Amino acid sequence: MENNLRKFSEVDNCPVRNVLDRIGDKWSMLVLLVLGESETLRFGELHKSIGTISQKMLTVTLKTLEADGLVKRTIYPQIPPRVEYELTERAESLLPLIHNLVDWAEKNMGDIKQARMNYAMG
Amino acid sequence: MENNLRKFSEVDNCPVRNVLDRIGDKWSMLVLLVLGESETLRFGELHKSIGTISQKMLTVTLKTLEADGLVKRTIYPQIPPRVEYELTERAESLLPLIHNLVDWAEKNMGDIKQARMNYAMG
DNA sequence: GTTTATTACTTACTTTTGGTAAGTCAAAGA
DNA sequence: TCTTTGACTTACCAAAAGTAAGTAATAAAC
Repeated sequence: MENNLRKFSEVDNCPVRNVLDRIGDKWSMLVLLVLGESETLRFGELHKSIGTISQKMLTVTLKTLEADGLVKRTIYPQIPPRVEYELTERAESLLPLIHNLVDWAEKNMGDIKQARMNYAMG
Repeated sequence: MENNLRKFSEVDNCPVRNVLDRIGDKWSMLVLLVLGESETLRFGELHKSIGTISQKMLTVTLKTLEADGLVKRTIYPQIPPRVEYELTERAESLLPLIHNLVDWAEKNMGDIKQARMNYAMG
């Protein structure tokens, strides 16, 4: 089987780095957030819902999340195919922490933008 | 002034994407975590402490964090130079959330590794 | 008095990661 | 027979990150 997943092997022994590589990549948290808002979503629905992700990256992000046991993939043998994605319990336990980050962000984004503007002015 | 910072302009209007781009990049959370463990750290100390980050990426990560008002940079006019970094209050308010992620990771890393092995076996 | 060490970076170059657009597969409907 | 549909691959290109060497300014060592 070819390996379409992200590489993490270098950091096997560092728990912090391990986690941050997993959920701190470009798309994983966003996919988890969106999946957390519905019972199940099909590939195309996820794609539309996120909007800015490419099909390719959605594929590899979902595969990685599935491999980590954070997403469950159910395939219905139809043509055209129907594949549904949903969060696992493990992911449900992670979701509140991500929501906390989002809340923090919403609270602080204004100030951060201001800080960034000031910084840019020199 | 040349722009050595990360680009975020495309996602100005999406708070979620906005945050995740900011702290969900490859190094920011790790730098915040390490800085959170000391009052202040010099560039070289940070570099040694993180170990796997390149000087270049440490530079741009620190600059971005500084621009966002998450890190304070103090330069002492000596030769060789002495530059100290420390968290701002805003970053201190974010730190617990990152620690929560780390705790979750430490709790779940074993299961995740197992899941990943099973997945790889097919 | 020329070399070396020190620290916080830059710069040029290479590798890795992510994005874009087109293609594939298999059946059903026009 | 040709098109449509959905979930992907694939080939190709752009952007981000890693590597290694260089820079600057001074003091200490030889």
